[in-house]
Amino acid sequence: MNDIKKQFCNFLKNNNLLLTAQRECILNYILSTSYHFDAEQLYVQMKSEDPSIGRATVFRTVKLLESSGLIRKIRLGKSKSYYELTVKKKHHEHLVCQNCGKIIEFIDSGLEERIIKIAKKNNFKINKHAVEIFGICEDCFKSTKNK
Amino acid sequence: MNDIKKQFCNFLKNNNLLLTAQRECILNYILSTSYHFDAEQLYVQMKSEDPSIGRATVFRTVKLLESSGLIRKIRLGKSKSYYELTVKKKHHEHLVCQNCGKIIEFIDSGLEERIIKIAKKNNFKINKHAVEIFGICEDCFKSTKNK
DNA sequence: TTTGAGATTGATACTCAATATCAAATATAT
DNA sequence: ATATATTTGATATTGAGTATCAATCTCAAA
Ligand SMILES: [Zn+2]
Ligand SMILES: [Zn+2]
Ligand SMILES: [Zn+2]
Ligand SMILES: [Zn+2]
Repeated sequence: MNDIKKQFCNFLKNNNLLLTAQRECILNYILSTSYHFDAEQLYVQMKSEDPSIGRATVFRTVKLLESSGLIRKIRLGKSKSYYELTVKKKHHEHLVCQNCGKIIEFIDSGLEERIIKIAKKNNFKINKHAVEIFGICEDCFKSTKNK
Repeated sequence: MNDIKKQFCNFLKNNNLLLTAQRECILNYILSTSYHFDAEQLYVQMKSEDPSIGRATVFRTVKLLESSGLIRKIRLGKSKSYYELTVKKKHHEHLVCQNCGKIIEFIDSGLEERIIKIAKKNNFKINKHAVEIFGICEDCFKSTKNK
C-alpha cells in the first residue's frame, strides 16, 4: 500500500471509519487521474466500473477525502464544486478562461506569502484560501482579434 | 438622478433595456445598504416594500446589476452567491471565519499587483478575480484557547 | 462461530439556489 | 390607435448536494 493510501487509512482509523471496497475503489481512481473532477462525473465513472455503487456513496466519499486533506475543493467559477489532489502536485492556483473554459494552473510564491502575511496582520488563523483569476486566455484573445 | 443611477441607465439603454419601477426600486435599495447580500434575501426585502414583486424579477435584476458592473459576485465559501457594491467602496478581498461566519474585509495593493502580474505573465486578459481566505478569526481563536 | 453494536451502503425523497417557460401586462415608435 | 418589443410574475423545472432509513457489512468479544 502506498503512502497516500496509508494516509487515508490513518485518517479513517482516527475517525473510527472503515476502509470499504467502495472507498478504496474511489481513492484508486482519483489517484490514477491527476486533474480536476467533480463528484457527479466521478460517480458516472465509478458506476461504469461497478454499476452497484450509489451516488450518495460517491458524494460522501468525496467529502471524506476532502476532510482527510487528500483533495481540496476548487470553484472554477461554476455553481458546482470541483476537486483536485493535494498530493503528487505542488500547491497552485487557477486562471479560468471565460470564453473556452480552459484552466491554466500557476504557482506564485509571492502571492502565497502575501496571503499568509495578510492573515497574520489580521490575527487570523488561516486554514485555506482560494485565488481564481477569470478572463480571456491568449488563444481566445488572438482568435478574437483576427475577426 | 445620481451618477450611479445614471451609470445603470446607460447600461440599460446600451442594451435596449428599460428602467422599470422594479429595477429602480431594487437599485435604490442596494445603494442604500452597503454590505454583502444575496438574491433571496434581497427578494424578501423588496417583497416587504412591494408585495407584488416576483422572485424571478429580483434574481434577473441582480444579474443585470452584475453585468452592468455595479455589483460583483462573491462566494464567501457558501453554495449560494453573495453580492456587493463595487462603487462607493474601494476594491477589497475577504477573510471568512469558519467558526462564527464573520467576514473581514481587507485591501492589499501588493496582492492586487501580483495578480495583475500573474495574468500578464500568462498573456491572460484579466477580467475579474476572487481571493478568499478561510480560517478562524481572532475572537474565535481566543475563546477556544480559554477552554 | 455466533452475536451484537456500530459503521456503511444504495434507493429514494428532499432541500436549496437558480433558471426556463409563457401568457399577460407595459412601454415605445409610427 | 396599432404594431412591435420588452418585462413581469406565477409556475415548473433544473442542478447540486443532503437527509433518511432499512438492509448489509465489519469486527471484537463471548
Ligand atoms: Zn480561452
Ligand atoms: Zn489545479
Ligand atoms: Zn470567528
Ligand atoms: Zn466586501
